[in-house]
Amino acid sequence: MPDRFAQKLLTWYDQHGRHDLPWHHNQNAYRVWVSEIMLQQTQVATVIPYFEAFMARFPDVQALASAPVDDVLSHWSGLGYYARARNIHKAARQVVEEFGGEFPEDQEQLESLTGIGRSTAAAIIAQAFGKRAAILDGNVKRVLARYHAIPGWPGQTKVLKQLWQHAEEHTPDERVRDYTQAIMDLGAMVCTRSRPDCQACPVQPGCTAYAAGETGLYPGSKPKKEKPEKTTWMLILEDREGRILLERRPPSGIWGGLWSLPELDPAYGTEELQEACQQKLGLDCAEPELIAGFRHTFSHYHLHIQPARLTVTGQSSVADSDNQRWLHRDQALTAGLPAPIRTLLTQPEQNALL
DNA sequence: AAAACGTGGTT
DNA sequence: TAACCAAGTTT
Repeated sequence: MPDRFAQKLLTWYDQHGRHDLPWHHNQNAYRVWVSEIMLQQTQVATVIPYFEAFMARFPDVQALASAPVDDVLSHWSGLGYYARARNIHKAARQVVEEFGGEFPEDQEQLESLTGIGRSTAAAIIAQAFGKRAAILDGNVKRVLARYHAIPGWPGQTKVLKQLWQHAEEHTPDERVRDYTQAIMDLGAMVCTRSRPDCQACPVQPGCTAYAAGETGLYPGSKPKKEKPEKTTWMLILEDREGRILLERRPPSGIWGGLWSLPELDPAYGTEELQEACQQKLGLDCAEPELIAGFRHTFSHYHLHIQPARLTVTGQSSVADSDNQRWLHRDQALTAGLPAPIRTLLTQPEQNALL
């Protein structure tokens, strides 16, 4: 029995879907891949300018593979989830070395590439190769959770398994490319998180949640947890030439691999800052000047950032290396900084804690 | 299995 | 103001 779900969706898509997003033009596996990675947990409007700039700088997988990772990171600066940038660079090299520069069309081989999971692999297969594969992103989860009234939070394995099951069932053999885009568009434009426009929905007649008047119950919400509060010193170390010291952050953890300001343990008191700079960095500094601290909220904790400005008085004993660089402000801003650090350096007053 | 991983928009 | 969360994957 043919699945009417897909047919109705496709008819709706022809009239109302989004047909000209940047990655729909000159569509190939590389462009689909880059867009899919950028779009992970990131809204379309946010991605568009990043996608355009990224494509201009890295037009194909060879260009990306042969670029320095710092170039990739700087193009990712402000997008968040920087593991994606490290992974996309690594995966580009995998494609060149293990697959001769051509993306494999096989789901399992695609998933062997760093940063490509089940849904992203399926998106590439469907969008770039036009072959049947089921995706399950946030939009599809919402549509299917409502259509089939699946209780529970999709983060639970049991719920996720059911959703994948339905995603597979609904995916048609024909027009997979359009279907994949259609179901995401439906979730983004009609079956929205709040106030879904059920009157405009092509699959409303079969929707279990709508029939019960309970679209608001699906998908189940994530259990909430307390966000821990953390604190750190952020040092704006300025030498006699007006340059600022940047440090590369560790490859894992928050802002992994990005350039940022040197941090110091919050256990140090204000009066111990000078000494700590001498001990940990070998830098002689004048009295620290505290500037407006602020709280930055991540998805899983709050971070109190307390910036301190210190002028380096002696000869700088820190030479440029792979992990430390002295840069003038303008250069520093092009280095690929985390968004809050960029704000701190450009408009420190904006963060002021009241 | 659950936590980690960012930022900006929406409510 | 702050919770909630978006074209998820990795550990």
